[in-house]
Formats: sequence, structure tokens, C-alpha cells
Amino acid sequence: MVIKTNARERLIKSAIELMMAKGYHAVSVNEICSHAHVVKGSFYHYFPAKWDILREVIKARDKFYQELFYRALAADISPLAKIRRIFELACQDQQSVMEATGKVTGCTIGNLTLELSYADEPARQIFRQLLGNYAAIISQTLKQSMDMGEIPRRPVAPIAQAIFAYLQGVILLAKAENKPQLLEQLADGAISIAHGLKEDPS
Amino acid sequence: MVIKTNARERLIKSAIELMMAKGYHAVSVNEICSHAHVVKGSFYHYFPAKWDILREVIKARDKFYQELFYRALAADISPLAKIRRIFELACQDQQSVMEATGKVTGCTIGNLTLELSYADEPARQIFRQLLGNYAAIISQTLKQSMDMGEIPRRPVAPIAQAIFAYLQGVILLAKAENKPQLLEQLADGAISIAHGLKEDPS
DNA sequence: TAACTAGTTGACCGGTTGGTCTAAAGTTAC
DNA sequence: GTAACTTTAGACCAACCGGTCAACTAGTTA
Repeated sequence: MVIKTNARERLIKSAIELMMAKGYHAVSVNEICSHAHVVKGSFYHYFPAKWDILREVIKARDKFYQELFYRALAADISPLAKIRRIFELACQDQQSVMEATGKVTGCTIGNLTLELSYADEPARQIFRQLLGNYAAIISQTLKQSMDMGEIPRRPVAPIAQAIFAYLQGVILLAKAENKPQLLEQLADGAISIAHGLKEDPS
Repeated sequence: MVIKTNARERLIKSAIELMMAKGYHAVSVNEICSHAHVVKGSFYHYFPAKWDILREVIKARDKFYQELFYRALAADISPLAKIRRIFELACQDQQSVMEATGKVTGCTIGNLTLELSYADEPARQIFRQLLGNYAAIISQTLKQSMDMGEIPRRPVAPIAQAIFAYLQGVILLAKAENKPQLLEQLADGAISIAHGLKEDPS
């Protein structure tokens, strides 16, 4: 009964931790290895190149955020309250990271998107897809909200994009200010976007 | 009448171009130098360290964005229309960058904020301040809007933060999708935030 | 013309980067 | 026991990193 997890898993875990905090370029293969107590030869036994472990990091973080979204959406509350719940859960997430490291890391997917989208076209395509998925999840919830008459009926896709963009922006601000609470304090903005403009009196 | 601009200016211009596109870590001093047709010795004659030219890049980009904001706000239109105008000008900006390079670079300040805020505390402070300034500019406009009865009166600071966060988020999306037009298409969201929730019927 | 200064040049530094390779050590199956 | 295969190990590589430095050029002032 050996507890020792295998080297591959340890490497991935190590890369996730480091890249969440510092991004891709700022983390070296050596750093990932020594943090995982694995020597470099083993790293290149499991991963053809540094890029390949980035894929694992993206996959893991995407899974985490998807679960966060579904946790928010599973709650037995109104659709709009579910959207607010996303911000609350994101807030808790950032808060727990901050307790552990003293710093707000922000959204790993968002961070890597900005870092890699310009130079690395394949990476950009991946991020484009992932971000689109999140927006799609929000779209569904907006549709529910319209069905219930909570918000006026209109095309759902751009509103979902707007809400997701807003989420990313607030996370950016929370990182710059090192203040996770911003996510809760500014959650209202997402609801405003969902409601849309006050219809002019007719 | 020699046209040759001095090396210092060329270095800064080169650093701006490169770091706008690729960020800080991904651009090397050598790259900045060769792109500016200046040898490394000269670089370190003008700048004690790489970090010091980053300061110039930040300064220049901040100036650019401040001018963009004031250009939007100087227009002879309603305060809310001014806020929408920020998105339109940002759209034009990204569009022109895209025509030149084929890629949306996003907001240099936002990019560098995410890249450097975690590891480099002094940098984070600088970005915190700059981002706060932009929000303050929006605050003023919101106050005008309230004075005119365009939107309901309530504390202005969080709304300004929300609108600015939204701007950053939309730019992130525009970069991921390589679609500057998103900035115009989603500009409505900012107006929704400014209006706030539809007051519940009392 | 001599002295001084601002700017230029490129060789050079120690350290690190992503990545390779060969040899040994475990592990498994027959 | 041994053959076959997976995993570990770390020395090694060229390339590049940010940064230094002494020698040099050119323009200005005394």
C-alpha cells in the first residue's frame, strides 16, 4: 500500500499550481519538476514538450470552472439568482486561493487567453472554444429566465457573451485590487445586463 | 537636418510595439534592440534594466487610453452616449491594430495587469492605480448622467467599476475571438449596467 | 588643440531555458 | 531466472536570457 502517486500526476498537479499563479512563460520545466520532486528526464518521458503539460493544465482548470458553473446552476433558485450565484462561487474560489497564497490569481483560463492568444494561434482556438462553452451555459439559463418571464425575451447569445465578459472583467479587477469580494459586490452588474435597458415607455 | 530619431525614442517605440503584442516576459531585450536597430550596450546606456523600459511602455499606453477616454467624453452627446462612445473608440482602435498586424492585441494595460500582478507587487500597485483612474473618469460621466435624470441616482463608484470591468472583459473576448466588432456589438451591456436593475414596482 | 562628455559598439559573463540521451533500476510476464 | 518493457536518473546540449564592461567615436566646450 504505497501512497506515492505516480510522477505524471504529480507533475500535472505541480504545473497547475504554478501556472495558475504565474502563467505559462514564467514557469519553467525545471520549476515544475522540482516542485513535483520529479527529475527532468521523467518529465520528458511523460510529456513530449512543455506545451503538452499546458494542455493538461487547461483541461483541469476548465473542468473546475465547468463544475463551478453547474454547481451554481443546480441550485433550486430562480435563473437570474443562478447567474448571481456564479459570481458568488467565483468569489469563494478566489477567496480560498487568497487564503492559501495571499494573492488573487484570477481565472486561469482568462489569464492564459490573454498571455497566449496573440502569438500562439492553436492556443487561441482552444481558448475561443472554452470561453464559448461558458457563454453557452449562461445562454441556457437566460432562456429559462425568459421562459419564466423574469426578463424580456430577446436573442440570448449576445447577452450571455456580455455576462461572461463582465465576469472576466470583474475577475481582472479583483486580481488587480487583490480583493476577491469585488466579485460579490459587483455581481449586480450581471443582473442588470440580463435585464437589459429599461424599455422606453410606449 | 537629420531625420534620425535618437536611440532612446526608437527603443521605447520598439518596446511598445512588441509588448503590446506579446507581453513583458515574452519579449527579450535583444528583441527590443534588434527591432529598434540599436545594440544592447546602448539599451543599457538609457535604461538601467528591462523593467525600466516597461515603465515607459505603461506610461505611453496609459496616455493613449486616457486620451481615448477624453476623446469619447468630449463629444457633444448625452453622458450615456459618451460611455457607449468609449466602446466605439476602443473598437476602432482594435480594428486598426488588427489591420496592421492581423491580430487583436487587446488592452495593453489589462494584459500586463494579468501578466504581472501576481508575482510583482510594485507592478500590481501601478496597475491598480491606473485602472482606478479610468474608473474615476467614468464616475464623473455617470454623475453627469444622474444630474440630467438619465439614470437613477445612486452611489456612482461601484457602477463605474462595473462598467470598466465590463469594458475589460469585452476586450478579452474580442482578443480571444479576434473580432474587434464585439466591442460595438456588446456596448449595450455598459448602458444596461449604468441603468441598473429595473426598479421593482412599488 | 586638448580635454571632457554623451553616445555607440560588440565581446563577454554567469545563469537558465526547453529539450536530449544513455545507462541503470524497477516491474511484469513467462 | 531471464527477457521485455516501463520508469527514473542526471549529465549534457546549444541557444538564449538579462546584464556588464572597456574600448571607441563624435560633438562640444575651454
